[in-house]
Formats: sequence, structure tokens, C-alpha cells
Amino acid sequence: MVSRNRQESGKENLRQEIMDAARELFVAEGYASVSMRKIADKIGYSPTTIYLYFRDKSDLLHQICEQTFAHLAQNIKSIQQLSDNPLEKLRSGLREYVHFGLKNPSQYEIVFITPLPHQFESDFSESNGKVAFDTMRDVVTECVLDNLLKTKDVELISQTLWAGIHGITSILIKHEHFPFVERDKLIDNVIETLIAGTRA
Amino acid sequence: MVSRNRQESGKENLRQEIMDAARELFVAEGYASVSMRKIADKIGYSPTTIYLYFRDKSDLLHQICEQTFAHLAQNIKSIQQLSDNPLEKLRSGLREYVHFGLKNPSQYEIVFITPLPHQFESDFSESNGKVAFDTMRDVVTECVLDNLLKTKDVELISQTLWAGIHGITSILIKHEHFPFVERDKLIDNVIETLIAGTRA
Amino acid sequence: MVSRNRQESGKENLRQEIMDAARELFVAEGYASVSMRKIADKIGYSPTTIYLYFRDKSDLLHQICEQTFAHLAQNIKSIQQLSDNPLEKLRSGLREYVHFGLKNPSQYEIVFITPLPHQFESDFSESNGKVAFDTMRDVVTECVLDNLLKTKDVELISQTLWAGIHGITSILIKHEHFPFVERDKLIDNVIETLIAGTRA
Amino acid sequence: MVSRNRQESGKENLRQEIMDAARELFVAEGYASVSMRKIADKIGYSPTTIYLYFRDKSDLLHQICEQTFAHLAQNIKSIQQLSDNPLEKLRSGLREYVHFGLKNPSQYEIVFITPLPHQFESDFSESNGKVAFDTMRDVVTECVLDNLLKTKDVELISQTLWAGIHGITSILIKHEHFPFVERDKLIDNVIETLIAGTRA
DNA sequence: GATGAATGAGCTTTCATTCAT
DNA sequence: TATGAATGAAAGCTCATTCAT
Repeated sequence: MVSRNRQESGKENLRQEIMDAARELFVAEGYASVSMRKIADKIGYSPTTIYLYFRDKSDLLHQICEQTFAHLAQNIKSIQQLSDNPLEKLRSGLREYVHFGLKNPSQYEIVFITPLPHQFESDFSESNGKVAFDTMRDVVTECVLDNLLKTKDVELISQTLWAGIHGITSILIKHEHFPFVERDKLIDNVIETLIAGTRA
Repeated sequence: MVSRNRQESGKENLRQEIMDAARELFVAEGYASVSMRKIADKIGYSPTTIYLYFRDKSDLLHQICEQTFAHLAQNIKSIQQLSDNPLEKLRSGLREYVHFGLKNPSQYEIVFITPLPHQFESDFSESNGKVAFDTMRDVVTECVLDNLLKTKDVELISQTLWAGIHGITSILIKHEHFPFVERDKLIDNVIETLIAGTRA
Repeated sequence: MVSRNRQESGKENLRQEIMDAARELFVAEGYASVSMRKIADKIGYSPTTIYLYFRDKSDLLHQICEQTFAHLAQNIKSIQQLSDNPLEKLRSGLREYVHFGLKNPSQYEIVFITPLPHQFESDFSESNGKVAFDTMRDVVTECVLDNLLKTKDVELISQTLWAGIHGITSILIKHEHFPFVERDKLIDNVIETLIAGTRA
Repeated sequence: MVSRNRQESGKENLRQEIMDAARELFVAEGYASVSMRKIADKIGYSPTTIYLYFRDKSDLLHQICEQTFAHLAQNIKSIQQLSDNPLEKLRSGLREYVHFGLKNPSQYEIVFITPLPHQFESDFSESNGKVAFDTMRDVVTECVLDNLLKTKDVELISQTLWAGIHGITSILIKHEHFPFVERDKLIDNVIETLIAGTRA
């Protein structure tokens, strides 16, 4: 039942090990259904050990989310810096968002999909999640300033785009067995549809 | 302690009463956080009584979902029948999908969002959820036949649209506290953006 | 380990059974050191069962104390009613107090001796404990009105007397192995000394 | 997080530092409620360090009690030596007993009040507590020899007096929130009542 | 001499569920 | 049909303690 990988993993980053194990379990079974014991079992430590690294269960979840958000925001920024064309920056940012989700499904799920207890719902606006969203909105602003879009309501456009890319990301992650058309084609079509619908 | 409203409510169908109470609680507090006792208290019966009507807690949830799901398919169909214009049928169907999700967030979550214990894993493809999806695809087919869209790939278009409306529905449900623009305006914009991007 | 006495005890008063077991354990090991499991084991039920009769551990303790106080107050009153002479009423009340403690040592200990968590400390003034104390003070008042005592400070006298009878009661209970002189003689001497010292 | 005061305090005797911190915490929160971590935090060391000086938690308590107990016997003796008058020696001894208990309530509780795990059971008769009692009895003997008391039963008188002063000491400690009259006045009255009742 | 890392045992409490009636 | 009584299992969490360094 217990697979000890202390020696193997180099045991240096037990904290990260805990976060990884917890994230996967939270995604697989839901936050409320995952016990501290289950997490501990998964990494081969005692439940008590987790409390050496995290204040309590909700702190553990919180740290996981923040880490993922930071990761996402950073990726999007890096990608966007590769181009000067606002529209192209927008497109590449949207694409990176989806790819990030597909490359890190458990991280994406935990922050954007899995239903969490109410106490966590308000955290979003103060967290790195906001940073990631702001990154995208800044590019929308650029497009608006360049008169590239059919409306100047930056907030409305940004949220619309987010809804779209979150939609495709999450159904691809969650409904693995749905008979989707070819994955990249579908992603492209979603993004191009969103951009086309947003332009004149 | 609990004021019984059996006589008052005059309800004969205790089974339905239980489902209603449970549904409301699941929505308000989340499936995992609702105990059988809470449900029982809400309707003024003992917890034991619930087991006369439902095998266990998950059965109760399952019955609620199926019941509400029948409504989704039916609602979409009804709405679409109000118009002859294919594009209008498409628009009203998309809108109904979102509204249904927002009116029944707990059910929407359960089937489209939440990771469930494996017993429910395959439900989607066999459930009324699929029926609902097929309903939407049929209208897309109509639009394609009328040459209203920029591509004839019905499956690609349908899945793109579904991605979009699932996106807006799920972020509105999950990120309750995100500072969204006015809700109806956002929903409208998503749908119009999707349709505009799908047309010429 | 578990001695079931459900049938034997007539199982009617499980609530009282729990209180008795808990009282004895609290006295023997201290409130904080007694777990709900220990109490449950002692009566041969599961820990969960206790929660059918008491809100939580502190409620259980509270109920035990109140019951004992009521018992004590009632005994003192009954005894005092047997006489009309104020001084005799006082003497018989003091004696009954000591005898009550010695007849019900675990009950006496739990309310008057065992150190309890801070949350319980303020309860005393609002409880039946006050009733018992007031019973004694009323008789002191009678004595004062009859000019039988050397001072008229009713409160001071009452508390002094209480200190004395609590002292003899508690050392007789706690220091069983101390080489005391003959018990009744000692009790009598304490009470007579207190009364003599309180009179002119 | 904890400001170490090793250098600042300049204390060489960590052992004594631990005992002081522990004593204060035991008094404030009760033995069972004080964790080794709390003690360690208070002095700015790790919990592990305590085990370098004490076998375990109960050993720590034991050492504290013995240390303070030596003080009790010594204090009473010192006080009594200030007078030649037997009655005055008796009075000051009684007073010192009460004051000692109130100044060291946790130690007083441990030895005279609290039920202890059986390991401590026999401590009283072998401890400095008995020495203190003997000190008091010797003065009673002096008083009897001087014909100052109404009876010559030294043991009976001594135990009566002990009951009285233990009574006032323990109720003042345990029933902190009882609406006592002014503390020193009450203590004085108890002692004067005991002495008056013991004389003529 | 002192500690960081880790744990087994135990805590109070809640839960879904069963069973006799 | 409905329930009161009871429970096994498990939850999150804290504690005294150990061990390698």
C-alpha cells in the first residue's frame, strides 16, 4: 500500500512531494473526500508529517493553487513576449492557456474545475489567479487601443475569451472519452472562432 | 426541535420532498458537506426514513441528477420549437443550456464538472446529457444545410459551441466571487461571439 | 475489557449510566485525561452513543455537576427543616454537608475538588451550587438575627464555615491513607470548633 | 518566531529555566493542557531539549513539586521562628500555609488536591508535605503544654486546624470565580475562627 | 548541548448506515 | 410507513516522544 520513495526522490523536497500527491488526489476524488491520511499514505509518510509543512488541510490546498497560478501566469507572459503584434500576442496567449491546462491537467483542475468549499471561493481575486487573468486582459487592451476589436469593453471581451478557452480546456480534460474531433483542430477552431467573433 | 410540516405541506410524495430538500442542500453546501441528517432535519423526518426511498446517499444524488437532466433535454427542445429560424433556434438553445446550468448549478456540477466516484464515470455518454448535446447538433445541422455557417463540419462546430457555453456556464458557477461584468451581458456576449465567429 | 451490563442494569437509564461512569473516571484521572472512548468502554457502548445523550464532553461534565449540586442542596434543606433552633439548623446543615460528601465522594470530588478547565470555572455562581450555598447562608442569617454570633457579617461567616467543612470533607476523601484520628470525632471537632469560634 | 532570550537572560541554568516556564504554564492552564511544545516555545528552545533534562513530562512535574515543597516546610519554619509566643507561632504558621498555597496554586493543587496517576499516590506521606504538617503539630504541642487550648488532644487539634486551612486554601484556588469577600479578610477570619474555637 | 525531522497513539467529533420495533 | 437506538469507520488534528546528527 505504501510506496516509499524517500531515498529515490532525493527526499529533499518533501514539501513539493506532498503538494503533488495532494493535488492528484484532490483532482481524482474531490477535496472533501481526500483525507490527510490518504495523502500521507500515498507518499509513504505519516499524517503528522504533513503538518510539519502545512498549517492544515486548507492551507495545503491554498498553497497548491497559488503555485499553479503563478506557473500559469508566468508561462503566458513568456509566450506573449515572443511577438509584437497585439493580435498575435492575444492568440498565442490563449493557446498557451489551453496548452498549459492540457500539459498540467491536475493543476488546472484543482484551480479551475474542482468545486471547492466556500471558504476558498473568495481567494481567487487576491491570488496569482488574478495575475494570470490580468496578463490576458493587458493584451486585450492593446488590441482595443489599436482598434482591432468590435467593442471597446475590455473587461467584457476578456471574460468572454476566458470563458471560451476555459470551456475547451476543461471539457478536453474532463470528458476524455467523449468522441471529440481531432484535438488540435478543435482547439484551433475554438480560438479562431473566439477571435473572429471578437473582431469586426 | 424541527417543526414538522407534513400536515401543513399536505405533500403526499415524500420521495419528491426528500429529493427537493437534498437538491437544495447539495447546491448550497456541496454534495460532500451535506449529511443525511441535515436532509432529514430539513423535511422533519428521521434520517432512517430516507433509506426507505433511496438505497444510499449516492443513489439519492443519482436520482436527482437523472430527474433534472430529463429537464435539460426537454427544456432545450421546447425552447427551440418556439422558432422556425435555424439560427434563432441555435441561439435560444445555447442560451437555455447556460440558463439551465445556472438554475441547477449542483446538478450541472455533478454531471459536467465534478470528478465523481467511479460508479458514475460512464454516465455521461448514456445519459440525458448526451441527448441534450444531440439536440444542439441537430440544429447546427439545420444551419449548415441552410448555408449559414462558414464551415460545414457539423461535429467541429457543435463541439466548439459546446466548449463555449460550457465555459461560461462553469466559470459562472465555480468562480462565484470573481468580479464578473453583469451576468446576462456576459452570457449574451459569449453566445453572440460564438455565433458571429461561426458564421461568415 | 468491556463489561456489558445492559440487560442487567435494565438498560433504561443509559443516560444516568454514562454520567456515573464519566463521573468516576473524571474523579479518578482528571477531566482532561478521560477520553470519550474510555467512558464508552467502561459502560460497554460505542463512543458515538454518548453523543446521543450529551452534546459534547463539556456538556457531559456540566450535567454531572448540576445533578450533584441539586442533590446536595436538597439534602441540606431536608435536614434543616427538622429543627426550629437556628443554631441547631446550622449545625445539622454543616454536618449534612460533610456526610453528603463522604457518602458521595465521586460526586463531591467532581464539583468541589477536581480542577476543571477554565471554561467551567465561572459556571458555579449560576448553578445549583449557588443554591446549596444560599441554603447555608440563610441559616446563618437567622442566627445573626437572633444575635447568636460574634459578628453580623453574614457573608463572611458563611464563607468561613464553608471553608471549614469543605476542608474536612476533602481531606477525608482525598487523603485516605493519612493517619487520621477517629473520623466522626474529627468531624465533630471541626464543626464544633467552627461554631464555637463563630459565636461570642 | 520565538525571540530567544538565551544570551539576554544570561541564564546558565537551562534546567531551572525549564522548570520556571513549566511551573507558570501549569499554573495558568493546568498540567494536562500544557504541551511540551508550549513549554519549549516559552523559553525559545526546541521540545527535544527538555528531554535532555527531564525523563518525561511527569518527571518535570515531579521535580517542580519537590522543589517547591521544600520551600513550604522551610517557609513555615522560618516564619515561626520570628516569635516566641506559641500562639503567635501557631497563627503565623497557619497563615503562611495559606499564603504559600495561594502563591503556588499549581503545586498546591498537585499535592493536596488533584487526583494523580498512581505513580504519585504515596508521595504525600513521604514528602516534604508531611514535614510541613509535623512542623505545625509541634507548635500545637507547645500550645498544649502552655495550657492555651481547651483540649489536650494534639493530634485532634492539629488535624482540625489542617482541615480548616486546607479548606480555605483549596476553595480560594479552585473556585476563583466565586464571589468571595475580600480575600485577606476571609483568610484572617478563617484562621481567627479556628484559633478562637480551639481555645477556651 | 541542542535540534529538525518524523511518528504512533490518541484525541473529539461526525458520518452513513443498520436493526429491532 | 416510520423511527429511536446504536455503531464501525473515519475524519482533522495534537501530543509526547524518539532518533540521527
